[in-house]
Amino acid sequence: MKILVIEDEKLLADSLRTMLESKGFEVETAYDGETGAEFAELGIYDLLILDVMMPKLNGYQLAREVRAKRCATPILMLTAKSGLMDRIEGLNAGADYYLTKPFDTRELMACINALLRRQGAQVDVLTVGNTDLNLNSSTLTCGERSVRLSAREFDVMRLLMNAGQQNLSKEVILSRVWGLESNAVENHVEVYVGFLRKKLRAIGSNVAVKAVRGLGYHLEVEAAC
Amino acid sequence: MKILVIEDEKLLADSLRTMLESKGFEVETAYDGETGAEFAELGIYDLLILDVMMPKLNGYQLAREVRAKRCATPILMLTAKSGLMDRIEGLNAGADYYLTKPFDTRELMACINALLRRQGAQVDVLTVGNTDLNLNSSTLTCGERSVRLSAREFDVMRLLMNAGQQNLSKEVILSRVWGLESNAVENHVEVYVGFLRKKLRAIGSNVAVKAVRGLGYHLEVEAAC
DNA sequence: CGGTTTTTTCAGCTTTATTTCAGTTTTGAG
DNA sequence: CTCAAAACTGAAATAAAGCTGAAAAAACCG
Repeated sequence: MKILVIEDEKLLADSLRTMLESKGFEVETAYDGETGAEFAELGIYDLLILDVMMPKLNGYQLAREVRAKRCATPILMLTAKSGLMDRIEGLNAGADYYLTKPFDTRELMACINALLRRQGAQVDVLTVGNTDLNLNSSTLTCGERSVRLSAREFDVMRLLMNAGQQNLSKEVILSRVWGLESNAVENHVEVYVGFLRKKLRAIGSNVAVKAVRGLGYHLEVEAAC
Repeated sequence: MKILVIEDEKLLADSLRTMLESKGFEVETAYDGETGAEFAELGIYDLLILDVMMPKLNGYQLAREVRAKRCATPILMLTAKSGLMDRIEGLNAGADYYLTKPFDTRELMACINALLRRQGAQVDVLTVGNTDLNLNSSTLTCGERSVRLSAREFDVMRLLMNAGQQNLSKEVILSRVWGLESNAVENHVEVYVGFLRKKLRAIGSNVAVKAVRGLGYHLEVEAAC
């Protein structure tokens, strides 16, 4: 689970980082709004934690910008402002939760869990069409027939199943499966999509990985004949 | 959008109902926890609004039970208890948001919108006349008929739809779609306007791309005959 | 170590999008 | 009304995106 913390008070940002890392999250930090927005818009994080008062771009603006870019990452706004109108402003700007500083660590963790839970964190079977992906055994099942997925195949498939109708660009898939640092190229995604299609076919699934030229991939359930 | 309100104070429940209905939601109410759980587990609601203090089954228990039944409907907890531990308990029980009574109507609406926004694979669309442009799938839709746009077609169409009645010169379109650096020429715009017109016609849209000699293009909705 | 599976690489192929171009039509100033 | 500029169009050429099979490289595992 990747979390991006956008907070200009370095002290708080770093203590947040430490705390979250101790809970097993992967954390990145940005110390001003503009940088934060840039990272956030990559769409590779599972959660954004966002201060409202920041230099360059404040939290409200940042949330709006991120949402305008069609990035749906959950946003937890974290701020000293506690007025009613601030909360409303925050939520309307696209935040998913509003927490007032100073906050209690346990409450923060509860919020984070609530937000991630909604992301579909601890489900163990994903279903699309007539096909199940078992998250524990990395197995794709359709009726009686099953097939195991390799680690990469599994990552790509899970991403696609979670995305619903939304298109995932090869870039996004690359960054989320292979990581930003990796030198993987877009053909990797194409090859793995090929692998998945073959396996889906093999078990007689009615789910197809659809390519949309220039936009990316999404799953489609084929109509019965 | 269907909302289930579970609240034992009839007065509050009914005023909530009225308020939500006035905003266009379909609302059902349950006046105790057990009944509420029964309804909630149907999984047919887009949102549960839940009081904590209730006879038979309190809000925390209810939330846990609903979640245990693998029902993922978003839960907004609404309650007079405002202590830190109450909030944590609520979130950990499976709530998605915690709002303290008395609450402001605008804040409640902001929360509801935030929760539904996340829930709804509600796609973003631009609408002009009888025609929608789906920003996720780059699809132009008019009634039943749909057609996919290529990347460039989409860029041009979005630009036009955002511009309203304002004319966009070919130069402006070129620079915003093809970029300043590119060596695209004005005929490109003409060709793409041609593509768009053909597709608009194909789906029976009442939107036309109007050329204004020397000034550029804008959209116009044709009057019904 | 040797065999097996997974991942990466690559080149050629297919499909679709974009660009180019030449010729036609429309428009409005003079 | 005339004519040149502006706008439109269909077809062909080119470029880009996506697919695939085979093979090399790497990781895994007894």
